[in-house]
Amino acid sequence: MNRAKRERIMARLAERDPDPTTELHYDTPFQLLIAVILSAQSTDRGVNAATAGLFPAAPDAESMLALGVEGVKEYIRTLGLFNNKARNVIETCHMLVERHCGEVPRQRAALEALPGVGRKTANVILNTAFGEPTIAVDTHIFRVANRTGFAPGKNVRAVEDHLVKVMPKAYLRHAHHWLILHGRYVCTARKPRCAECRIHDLCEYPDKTA
DNA sequence: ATCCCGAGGG
DNA sequence: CCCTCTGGAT
Repeated sequence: MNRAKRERIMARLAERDPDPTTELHYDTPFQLLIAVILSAQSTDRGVNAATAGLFPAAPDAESMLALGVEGVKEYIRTLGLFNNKARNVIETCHMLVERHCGEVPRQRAALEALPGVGRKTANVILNTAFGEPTIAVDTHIFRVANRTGFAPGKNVRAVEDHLVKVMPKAYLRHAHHWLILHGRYVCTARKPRCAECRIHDLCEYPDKTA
């Protein structure tokens, strides 16, 4: 795919939602960090349902530690992988308090050192909490990048590098959310809504519904 | 490559 | 039933 076509694709995705953001509910960088840790292999709706109970009970790292692993589990049992997530949430809070004064660090290395935080989660925090031009490649963006031909790659890291390399700079800051929202609501995994897609004419995926 | 693992959709 | 959902650690 050439640069001009990528420009047109991003212009159309931006047109639909000029100022996109996450659909996860949060008030502070700390809450965003916890919500993103919980979001692994789960829907944002499910995460919001869980944090609606969790955050009032534990709005910051210190109060989360007071809940403990079993306490956190009570709120997130409706999410998949909840045993791992509860353990990681508490371990992450320990590290935030001991090494970062209870705050969320702004450095990638410090973020990725937190249990349950890998490159994807770190990229979301850097972009959404701190405004950096990172692109977190999740299941949606991996699919959209490959399916459309915008930035194909064999694994998530290859797709991320490809996206950062070819993304028009004007769109880099919000590219993550434009792509993810398109993947979530239009370019869905099972039955993509090609008939309703605003970049249908620019996409390299053969429309099975046509 | 494999395990972790609940809820919703088709 | 099977697949998917803003993955990470081993």
